[in-house]
Amino acid sequence: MTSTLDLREVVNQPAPLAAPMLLGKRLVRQFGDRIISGLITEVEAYQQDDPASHTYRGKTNRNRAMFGEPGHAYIYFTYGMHWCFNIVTDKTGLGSGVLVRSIKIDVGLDHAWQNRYREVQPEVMPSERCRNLTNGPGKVAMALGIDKSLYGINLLDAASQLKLEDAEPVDSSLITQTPRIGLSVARDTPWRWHYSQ
DNA sequence: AATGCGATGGTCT
DNA sequence: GACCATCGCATTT
Repeated sequence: MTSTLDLREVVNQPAPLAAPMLLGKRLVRQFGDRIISGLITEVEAYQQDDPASHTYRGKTNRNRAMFGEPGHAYIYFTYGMHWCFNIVTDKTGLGSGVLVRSIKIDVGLDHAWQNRYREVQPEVMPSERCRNLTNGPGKVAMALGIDKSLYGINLLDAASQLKLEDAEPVDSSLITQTPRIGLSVARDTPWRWHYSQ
């Protein structure tokens, strides 16, 4: 299943359709002349009629970006210390989005390492630290320096400091679909997709 | 490798 | 005042 849709068409889909199509896409973070990028390897879908979604009880100041234009960023703060990054999807006003849970860094590993571990990347990288670099939503945000300052940013604008880009087609045989992580409701809805490249 | 738990603060009831 | 779309570390297998 090689997606022939471009990114603009992908994010116009309802979250459960858009989510698996976002696997393998490139997330690019620009800091002046420095770049960190990674390929999306794990996502979850949320939409308004879904009890697990932040938009389930309607629009608030916190979730307003999720009711905004598709292709923009919904970023929230949780557990008193972590930022999580979502790609707003579906038609404007519907409260739908895709949580990016993990990425594989392909550019700027040294910079991502510094952001994540507050230390210079060692010559010999401990394998556990490599595995734990960006394999969770809070870790992705930390490695890419994503916080409130990027709330609502247009991810489809080439000039943005955080943006999405097309990348190589994915091998659909490596995608697995499961229930979402860490929920107290809608625990059986299988709206998590993992790409084990 | 798996499990348990504390940290920590914004958001909503 | 309760609840988190989490993480890292300690403890146990």
